Amino acid sequence: MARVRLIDVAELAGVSMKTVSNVVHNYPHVAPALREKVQAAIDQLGYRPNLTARRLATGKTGMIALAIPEIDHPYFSELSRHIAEEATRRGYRVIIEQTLSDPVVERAVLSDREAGLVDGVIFHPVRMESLDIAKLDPGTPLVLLGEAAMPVMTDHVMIDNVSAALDATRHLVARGCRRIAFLGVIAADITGSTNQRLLGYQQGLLEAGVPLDPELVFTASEFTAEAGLRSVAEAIERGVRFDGVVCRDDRFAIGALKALHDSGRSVPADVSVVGWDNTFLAAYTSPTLTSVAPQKTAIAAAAFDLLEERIAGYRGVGRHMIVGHSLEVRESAPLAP
Amino acid sequence: MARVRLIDVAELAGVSMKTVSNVVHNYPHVAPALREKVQAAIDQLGYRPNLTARRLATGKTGMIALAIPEIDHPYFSELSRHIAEEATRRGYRVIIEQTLSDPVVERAVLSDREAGLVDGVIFHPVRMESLDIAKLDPGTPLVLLGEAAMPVMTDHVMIDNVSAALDATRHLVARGCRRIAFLGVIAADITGSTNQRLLGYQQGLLEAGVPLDPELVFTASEFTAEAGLRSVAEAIERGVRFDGVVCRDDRFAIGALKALHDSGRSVPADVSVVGWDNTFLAAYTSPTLTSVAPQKTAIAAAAFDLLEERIAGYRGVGRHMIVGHSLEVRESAPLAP
DNA sequence: AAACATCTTTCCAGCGCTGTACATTGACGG
DNA sequence: CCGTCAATGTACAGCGCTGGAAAGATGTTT
Repeated sequence: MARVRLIDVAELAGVSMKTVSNVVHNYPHVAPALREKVQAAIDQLGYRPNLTARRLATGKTGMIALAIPEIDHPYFSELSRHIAEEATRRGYRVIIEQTLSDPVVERAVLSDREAGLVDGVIFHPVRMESLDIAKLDPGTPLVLLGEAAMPVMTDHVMIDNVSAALDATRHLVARGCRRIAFLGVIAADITGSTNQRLLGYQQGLLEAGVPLDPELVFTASEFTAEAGLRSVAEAIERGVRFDGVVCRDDRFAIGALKALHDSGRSVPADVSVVGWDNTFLAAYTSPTLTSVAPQKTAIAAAAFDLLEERIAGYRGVGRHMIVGHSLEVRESAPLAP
Repeated sequence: MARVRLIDVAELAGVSMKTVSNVVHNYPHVAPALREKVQAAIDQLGYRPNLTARRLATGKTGMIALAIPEIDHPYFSELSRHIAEEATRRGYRVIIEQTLSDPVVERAVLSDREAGLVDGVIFHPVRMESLDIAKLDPGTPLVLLGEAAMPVMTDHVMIDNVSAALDATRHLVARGCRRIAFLGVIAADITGSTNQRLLGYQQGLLEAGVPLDPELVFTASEFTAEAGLRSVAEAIERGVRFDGVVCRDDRFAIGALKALHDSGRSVPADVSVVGWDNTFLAAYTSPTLTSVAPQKTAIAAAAFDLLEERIAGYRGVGRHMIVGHSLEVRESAPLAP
């Protein structure tokens, strides 16, 4: 069980360590005969390079950290998958840090007491603000996701939330909806994302000549389907009339569907519903859910593009990449007839 | 931006590297005055220990790998969360490996060409069999999850699938169901888990004196809600009568709910449905889903218990831990009146 | 055949940190 | 006042690997 080292292989093959290293790395200028002999020694001993030592010597870890609020939130688990696959494609391993949206943990992600663990960090902040991030930025290559924070010097990937919310609203308007609600403002804590989506929603209404009605902005107590359900149920109870809902995310939309169903309203006949994130949930609700679909694959690819440039040494000002989105139309708000 | 090293701190503080190291590690026997001086130097320079170097020196990585089929499958994303939290609690970081149920990738997880990356591996195999695993076991501490494989020498954590399936079936029997179907056999590929669940289902029927009817074992083409939907829809079309379904997992159950809804059947009035895994989906279907609930927290804790013993040097025969489960009763199969 | 170019292989100094062995100091009992 | 012991601090040899310089081997050109 004693670990086999490079030098053991070298001795068995009767060559220098470096030659063995060259074989392991497929360095081109190794004579075929030698290469074979060395390979035989490697196989015979079952040699595996020690990654830690390699890292210390090269200064590269081949790992990146992905810091997200919750690994089991459908949007983030799907995003993680894309990031993981892109990482594999590019030869990185991923270590996952769950922040639980806790500002303390988020801060720890950046100001971590250790270094040399990863080559870079992809971070989807929720609570930290631009200033915080700018202050703590430890110099490790960093790419931010989402809309919560976008410090000037840091790279950043997001979709155009305003225009996506506008698309969603237009879609409902085109279906003939005139009393369109927005579900997802969290009392006393409007995040950047929500704000932008709300903006797009309002633009959509203006554009359609529909007056804004504050009563139609439904606030929820927290980011859960349950809270979305309660919010919509209460609105119904208050007697608020509406024929469409743009939801801040799919979870809220699921809550909304349930509340509407419970109150005997039919979706989409009485009320059309649009979700956000196009998580796989959307395909399995009844009715299935029309949802704003960020291009997750593109987000992953863009994040890595930026990150790898940083890793390669880019030190300039932050680049802000806008990734595409679409509206995935399903039963809860089908195309206008 | 040049990295600050231990020796830089040592020079500034006018002490040896080792003393600085002792301060960093809170080694007790350091005179308070010195400790303060060193700490000041650390703060002044913004020193962060280089983890890679530390690892090379100590031989411990403080990381474990979690190898699962799909990170965005609800069961696995929830499990990952528990593993991640348990890891944090115990001072480990987690690197996630997605096998995509690909036998080649699964094999790579074990026979990985590199070493020294992690202290241990928690692995939920799908395709690899016990023999495979036994052969490839590289000596890295390893704990297996699930029922697919359980080589004699390897530690293993699972729930009692037979008894859980029995519980689910009994629950349906108690509701008065007599034509109970089982959904989730994958054609030409009965996995260990499915097999055990099927067994428990059959035991439940026997116990209730209900004859087994092969027609009631619904096979699906793959592990997706869509496939579950098709399987149930076809059964309905064929004229198969049934008043209960035990599903191999929540995804199939979601498909089943949809198929039943589409065919105009009411759940649970006409057909009762039980899912498996108790993923958060179960709480948001309509009707909500009764589901077998493995104790995921306990699984994570048990896996780490075993793994840490292995890491600490245990070399004995494999321990096989059975973790508890329960039946989370919701609307799709409420308690018998 | 000398001079040079090109390909192979070896040598060895680190990468940054920790464990071990050893040196120093001061306190204290006899 | 010295020897002893415990508490502190230091020196330095690795951990296993890679990069770059330099040496050696082979082939080419004139």
